[in-house]
Amino acid sequence: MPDTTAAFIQHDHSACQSKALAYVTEQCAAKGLRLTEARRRVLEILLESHTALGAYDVLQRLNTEGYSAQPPIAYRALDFLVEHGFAHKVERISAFVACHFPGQCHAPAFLICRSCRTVAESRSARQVNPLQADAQAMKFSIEDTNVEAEGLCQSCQSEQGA
Amino acid sequence: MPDTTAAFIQHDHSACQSKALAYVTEQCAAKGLRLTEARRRVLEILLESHTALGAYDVLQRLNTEGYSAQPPIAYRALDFLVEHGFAHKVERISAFVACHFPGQCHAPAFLICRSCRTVAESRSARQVNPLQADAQAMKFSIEDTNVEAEGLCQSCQSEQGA
DNA sequence: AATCGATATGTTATCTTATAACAATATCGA
DNA sequence: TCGATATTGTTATAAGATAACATATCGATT
Repeated sequence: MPDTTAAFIQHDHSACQSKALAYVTEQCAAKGLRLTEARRRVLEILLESHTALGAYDVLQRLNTEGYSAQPPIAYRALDFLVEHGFAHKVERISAFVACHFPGQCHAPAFLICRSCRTVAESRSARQVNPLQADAQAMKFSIEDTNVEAEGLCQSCQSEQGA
Repeated sequence: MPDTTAAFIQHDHSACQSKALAYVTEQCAAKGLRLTEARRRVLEILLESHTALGAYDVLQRLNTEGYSAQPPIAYRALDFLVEHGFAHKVERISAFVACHFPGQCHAPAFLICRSCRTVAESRSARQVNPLQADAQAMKFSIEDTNVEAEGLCQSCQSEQGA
């Protein structure tokens, strides 16, 4: 599965984390964006796994770490990360994942397991926007795209699915 | 724009409506599905335009027609329509539109105007699922797909957009 | 170093979207 | 007509998201 993140297979996840965190840190420095405490913590929380987290999941994590926070704290940090392509919102499940192809993401595409909520980002699917042709024909200007497929990952199929 | 619904151009909308309603009626009869009063009314409301409606918009319409209803009434009818492919949920805006290619829809694709909320369903984009290859490679079984692009339609661009 | 504008955070309250739970009713085949 | 199944009615509440405004921080400029 060369064109997809390792979400559904065993891999060295600490490499995923450190690579993404380093990239974001570097990008923020380069572009004059402020990777504040709250934003960095939220990114780190998202990077802990390939599971999509709801805004309130993130919030709860912040709170259990002694960072007493209300919903806007989480949403603002998530909005920042999404706005700059460091994270994505998975619309179908109203949840967020860290971006695993930072810097290359224009139209992310996801495989979402409805059982374990693991989300794999597809590199190949992201290359082509299937709506582009129609959009041009009707002079519709696309600003943002989401391509999402929900189903069962191999491991959850084995367990008969949920 | 041959491969897209007429959502963003002038057209005989009453033909859209009657065609879709006739098709759904026929399909329900053929498959033994019950197109009850509530379900038919909700479909008719969605068919009135190519604008996506939230569940609570639909609910309000039902109520102004003297059909006193609570949220589950609207959600159940919408769920029925979506489940059988007679309507779609537009995830990005948590709203619903009637299907304009009934019977051919496996992976609908939408162009969503963020200003007027008009939604055009693309036929061509629907043919190919860009995630299929990756899904097969990692033995992920896709059950449902959504492809959505948000932006500005031509007419809202002219008005400088919102 | 003090000031100022811009950006980010803290906090309260509220809004929107969606569903759980259970009782009551309608439908359809045996 | 009975009984199983599907649908509706109703109340309550869960889950997701944002408006509004006060406070604090950052970073450039004097």
